Amino acid sequence: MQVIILNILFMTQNNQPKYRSNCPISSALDIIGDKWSLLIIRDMMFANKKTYSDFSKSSEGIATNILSSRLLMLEQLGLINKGKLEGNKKTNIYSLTKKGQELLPIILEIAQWSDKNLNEHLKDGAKPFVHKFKSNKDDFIKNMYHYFATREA
Amino acid sequence: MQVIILNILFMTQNNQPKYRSNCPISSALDIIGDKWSLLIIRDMMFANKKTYSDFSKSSEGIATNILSSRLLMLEQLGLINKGKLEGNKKTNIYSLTKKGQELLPIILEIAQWSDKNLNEHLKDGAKPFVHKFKSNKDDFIKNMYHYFATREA
DNA sequence: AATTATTACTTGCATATTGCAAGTAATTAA
DNA sequence: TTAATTACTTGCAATATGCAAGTAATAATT
Repeated sequence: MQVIILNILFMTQNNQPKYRSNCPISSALDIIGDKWSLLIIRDMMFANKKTYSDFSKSSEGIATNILSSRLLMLEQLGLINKGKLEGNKKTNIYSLTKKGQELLPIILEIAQWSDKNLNEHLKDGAKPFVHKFKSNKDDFIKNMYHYFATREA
Repeated sequence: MQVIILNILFMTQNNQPKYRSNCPISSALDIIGDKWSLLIIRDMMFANKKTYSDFSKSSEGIATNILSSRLLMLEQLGLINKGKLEGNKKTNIYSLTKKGQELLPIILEIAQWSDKNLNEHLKDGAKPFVHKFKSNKDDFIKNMYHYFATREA
C-alpha cells in the first residue's frame, strides 16, 4: 500500500485518487483548487520554466516544500512529466503532458476575468495578451498549442 | 482599522485586499484558488441555490464555518450580494453579481477539461451539458447569462 | 584533484486553514 | 406555547502552508 499523501488529493488503498464527489467541477478543484498548482502550470506555459529552481524563483515565492509536493502530485496525476536532458544527471526537466496543456483554456479565461474585474491593481502588461485571446479564442489557443509543440523540439 | 481576516486574501490597513503579485492569474487564484469558493458559485449558477442552508447541503459537504467565511469573502470582494426577501426577516438570499456571473466561462472550461481528462470516475450526467457548451461556446454562455437574468425576475 | 557552486530536494517547527461537533439567538411554523 | 428552521459562532483537532536550515549528488572552477 502506497502511503504517499498528496496535499490536496490523496491515494486510497487501490492507488486511486480520492475525489469529494463525481461532479466534474469539484473533481477538477480537487486537483487544481489551490493557490499554487495552476501557477506552476502557468510558469511552464508562459515563462517556459522547466526546472525546480526555475519554479522556486516565481514572483509569488512558492516555498520549496510546497513546490516539491505539488510537482509530485502533478506528476502522479499525469499533468506533467519529469525527465532529464542527456548528459546531465542532475537537473530534472519538467514538461506539460497533453492533459496539462489542456488547462490552457481555463487559465486564459481566468486571465480574462481578472483583466476585466480586478484591474484596479493589475499591471497593464497582460492587456494586449488578453485582448488578442478575446479577439479569436480558438485561434489563440491553437497557436499556443503549436508553440508548446515547437518549443519541445 | 478593519480586522476581518478572510481565509485566502486578507485586508490591509487601507482596506484593500492583498494579492501575492500583480499577475492576473495569481490574483484570481488569491480569490478563487481554493477548494470551496467556486463550488459555492457553481451551486448558485447551476442548482439555483440561494440560502445558507442550501449551500450547506452540497454533496461535497462544506463545513459551516468555512461556508460562513467564504460567503463573507465573496460578498466583500463583490462576487455575490446578500439580501432578504420581503416578509422574511430570517432567511438571507445570496445572489451573483455581474462579477460573479462572469466566472461562468472559467467554470465551463473546467467542466470541459474534467469531462475529457478525468472521466474514469465521473458520472455521465454532465456529458450532454459539456457537449452543448463545446458545440457553440459563445451562444451557450449568452444563454446562461440570459437564464441568470430571468431567474432573478 | 580538490574545492566550490548548483540543483533538487528534505526536515523541523511555527503559523494558518480546514474539518467536525456542538451550541446559540432570532425568527417562523405548528 | 412549543418545536423547528435558519444562519450562524465557538472550540478544538487535524491538515496544509510558510520559513529557515540542512543534505546529498552532480557539475563547474581553480
